[in-house]
Amino acid sequence: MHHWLMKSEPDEFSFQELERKGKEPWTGVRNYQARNFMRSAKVGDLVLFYHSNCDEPGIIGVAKVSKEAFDDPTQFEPKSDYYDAKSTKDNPRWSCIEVSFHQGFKRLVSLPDLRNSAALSDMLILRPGNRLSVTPVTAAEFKAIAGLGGLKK
DNA sequence: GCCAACGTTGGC
DNA sequence: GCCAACGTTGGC
Repeated sequence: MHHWLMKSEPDEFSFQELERKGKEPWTGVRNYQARNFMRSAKVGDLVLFYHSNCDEPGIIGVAKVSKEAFDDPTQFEPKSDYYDAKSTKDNPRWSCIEVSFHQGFKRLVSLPDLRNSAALSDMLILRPGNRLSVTPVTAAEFKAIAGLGGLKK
């Protein structure tokens, strides 16, 4: 089992919205590295949900992979922001996964919290200039972050 | 709104 | 295949 971290701008799609809807297809990823990470995700993998580009950036809870990679339908929709004219149904470029709500944290694990934790010093998300919206997280990192956030039960 | 750090594109 | 120009991300 792998662990992941996925970023979302709460103005676009928040963790609260995921809780309300229950599940969501993670479409619109247009970065090859992030795509490849999604392609290696398995059903049941846990996902740290990170709110970016907002007042308080940080990890707000945990989602779960509920469908493995499939063709991202938005790449074929000319009206979509994520339309890719170079992608064909015979040879699609972009994949997405479906994620489901799992559990919220008792408290936000903020970006400063992450930076202050010695156990998290190697996290990809903390590296300068890292803009990947999907990154792998080690089991130890996941455990440390869940400890800081405190899972609701 | 600024800007650093990237990824992508396209001319050559 | 190089690399300059451009676009995007995301913290501050």
